[in-house]
Amino acid sequence: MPRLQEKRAEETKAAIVAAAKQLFGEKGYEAVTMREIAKEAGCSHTTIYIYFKDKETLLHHLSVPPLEELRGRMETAASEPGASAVERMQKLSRVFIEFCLGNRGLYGIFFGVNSERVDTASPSSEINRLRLGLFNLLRRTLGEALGLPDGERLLACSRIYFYQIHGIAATYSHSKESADALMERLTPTFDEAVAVLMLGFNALQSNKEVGKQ
Amino acid sequence: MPRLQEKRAEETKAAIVAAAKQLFGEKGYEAVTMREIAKEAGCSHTTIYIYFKDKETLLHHLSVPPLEELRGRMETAASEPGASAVERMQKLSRVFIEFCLGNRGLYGIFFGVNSERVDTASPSSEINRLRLGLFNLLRRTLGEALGLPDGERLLACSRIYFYQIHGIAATYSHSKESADALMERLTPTFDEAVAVLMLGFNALQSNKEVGKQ
Amino acid sequence: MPRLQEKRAEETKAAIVAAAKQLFGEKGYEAVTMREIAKEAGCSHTTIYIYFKDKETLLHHLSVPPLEELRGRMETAASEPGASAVERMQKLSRVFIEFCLGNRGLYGIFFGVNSERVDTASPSSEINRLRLGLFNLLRRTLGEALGLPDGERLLACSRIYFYQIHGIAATYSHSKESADALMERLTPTFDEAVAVLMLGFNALQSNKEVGKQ
Amino acid sequence: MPRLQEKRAEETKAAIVAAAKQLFGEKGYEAVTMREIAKEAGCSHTTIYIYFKDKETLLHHLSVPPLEELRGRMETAASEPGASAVERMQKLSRVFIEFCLGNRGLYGIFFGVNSERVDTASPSSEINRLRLGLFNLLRRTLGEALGLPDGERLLACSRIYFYQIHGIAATYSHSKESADALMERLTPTFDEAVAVLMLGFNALQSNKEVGKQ
DNA sequence: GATGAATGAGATTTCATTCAT
DNA sequence: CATGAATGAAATCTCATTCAT
Repeated sequence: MPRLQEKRAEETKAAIVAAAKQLFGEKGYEAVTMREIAKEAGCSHTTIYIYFKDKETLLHHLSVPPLEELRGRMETAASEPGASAVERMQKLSRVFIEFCLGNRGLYGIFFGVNSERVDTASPSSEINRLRLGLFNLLRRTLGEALGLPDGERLLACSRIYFYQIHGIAATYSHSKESADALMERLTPTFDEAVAVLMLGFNALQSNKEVGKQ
Repeated sequence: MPRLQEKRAEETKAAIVAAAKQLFGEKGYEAVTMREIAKEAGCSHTTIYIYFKDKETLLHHLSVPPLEELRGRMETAASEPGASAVERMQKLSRVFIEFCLGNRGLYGIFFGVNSERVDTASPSSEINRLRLGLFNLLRRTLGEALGLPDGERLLACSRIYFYQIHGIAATYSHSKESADALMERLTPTFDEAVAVLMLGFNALQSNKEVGKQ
Repeated sequence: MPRLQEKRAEETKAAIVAAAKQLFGEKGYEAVTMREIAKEAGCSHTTIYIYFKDKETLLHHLSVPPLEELRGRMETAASEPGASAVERMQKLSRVFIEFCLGNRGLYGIFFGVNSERVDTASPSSEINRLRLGLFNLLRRTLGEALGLPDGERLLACSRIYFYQIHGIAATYSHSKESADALMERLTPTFDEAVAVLMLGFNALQSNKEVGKQ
Repeated sequence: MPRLQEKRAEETKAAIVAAAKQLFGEKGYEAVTMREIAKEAGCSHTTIYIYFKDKETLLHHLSVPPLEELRGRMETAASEPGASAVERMQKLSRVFIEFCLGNRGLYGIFFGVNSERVDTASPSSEINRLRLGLFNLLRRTLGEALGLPDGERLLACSRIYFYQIHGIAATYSHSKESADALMERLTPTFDEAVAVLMLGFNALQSNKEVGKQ
């Protein structure tokens, strides 16, 4: 019955991942040492190397599941039935923001705000693939919401939209308030931000069409 | 003649600050070593400790002048005569963004995107005062541009506006492209972002007024 | 049926020895890890410790059979019928050199070129006995070839002869070329080296005899 | 007066080099740690990194002066006036052997008996240049001694000659006896080895010439 | 005022080896 | 018999910082 050992191993690995996630999130990738992670995970620092080739690999293994979960939740939000375009975008944004605030420091790593070393070492790894996937989902959804076809126009709008939610996340990513507290306090503002953008996009559209005539 | 020495000292200090500013900006706070700064400044690394207690203190002394310069430039942009509301906001934003992209690594430190260590050490120091000043300037200018009085309404709009420009800065703050290249390539998008927001703010306003009637 | 287990055990042990031999030979003692050996042997690294107290013990158990095989081959070469004295010595040398080049890293260990740690641990163990045996075989053969009785004279000649072949082995023991390639390329030189020595020994002999007269 | 500091620095550097030379010689490159060297040199291990980029650089800086000294001594021996060909070669060999025995472990590193890592990392560094220079000196001297022109013939003889002295060095390179003791005890044998080779080379030459006729 | 010398603390990573199953 | 899990010791190297001049 090797099951018992297997279970122990998975527990240890999970403990390491959990510890690393928490610490990276709290203090940032570079500021956390392998020994700290090990102590938090309740094992020797060498044990980490059984499960992860090195610190960076640990970070990557750590990043993928949350990002995939985020994508799942964003897809759900994007395809919510019986919701207006604005509502869908608001839901999508809330999901994204909540995720970022719930993962704080990690967020900075995921979205390249931090740590050039990480980006340098894995220019086109799975994380980048996931990032791109999120952006595309966002663009697609926005295109539907605005009735815009793929193209430069939509790309520009998507960027602007992304700046907005990225800015929100960045703004609070180092706040001491909990994700929940922040969401409770600021969700109206976030929703309004989305509403403003959508109104602005539409208005711009109308202006241009008027200009054409 | 202590004047001569004083002058030399002042020069050395300035050289250190300049070197540190450049290097922190280029590579980020953690990635720069005291020896690098000293080499760039043309002095011994021990000399730095004559003027600054430690690396962190150096960083803080370093942050204030650029932020004050930024405020100056933003004030100029905000009070540009013969410019429409949107144009003024666009100019303001360009100034802010260009500053952030021109100072990269530093930007992250100024605006708390990075390195909680720094924040921890100076919870509400002069930097925070400056940050707040910038935000107020922005709010005032936006209030004038939108014809809105101080209050919750304007605060919310200001936040949304800040998210946007902060998001822009954050998005490109780790790009390999130079500030100039980025500005050249993306200024239209940035301007459009501002335009969209202004249109959105106004549209929202109209909606609400309509609702009131 | 403990036989079956015994056999399996024997096989595992043999696999370990074979793997260690190959890897030590290829990369040198220090550069090989227990895990590498285990992987090559197709077992867990802990299994090695069932059969061998530690890495060093493994090395020692490993050294004996090849050395005995070498002695066998050298004895065969030494007693080859219908060969001239020089030819016998050349064959003997080729056998020795080929063995050394075919075992590279191991050779250094066998003949104390490397790693005093090993020597320290077993100052006059079985390996030394074997080494001495080889040298005696060599001396005996050389004595016959030169028509010299045991004694200082023969001892000196044997040493000189040993230096030569040891020098050959040492020279190429870290070359990147394969044993086969080296043998093919350099056998003429090696043979000539032996021929030169034999000529020299004989000439020296003649000189001395002339001197005596 | 920075002279005092400068002197201290050179003393420290010299102490490091001396300690490293001794320890590398005694235990081999890989087996010696930077901390050991530092302790022996009477400084902190970080101090070493002030003077040498890394362990390998330390080794190289360490290797060059002895090798150059060796070349000098060999050149002197090679051009000794009023000495027969054999005597010159014997002197040359004694110089080489004495150097090797006096530098033991280091010898293995210089002549590639040890540590593939070292060779790999600096395939054509200054050390290799020096090695080649020694071999050429040896070949030239041997050519003069044998009256042989440059060419395959001389190259083969040089190789054989090199094997011999390399073999001598290798044989005793891990002996516990001091260089002096070994030289005293074995110089006659070493000289005889050279004499035998020279006799052999000449005899071979005669044989071939006879064969040609 | 300024500097070169020197250091201690600490980071990542590797490896031989033991323990529980 | 055999193994996966886990560890302690140790190695190289970096860096901010202090001390003596």
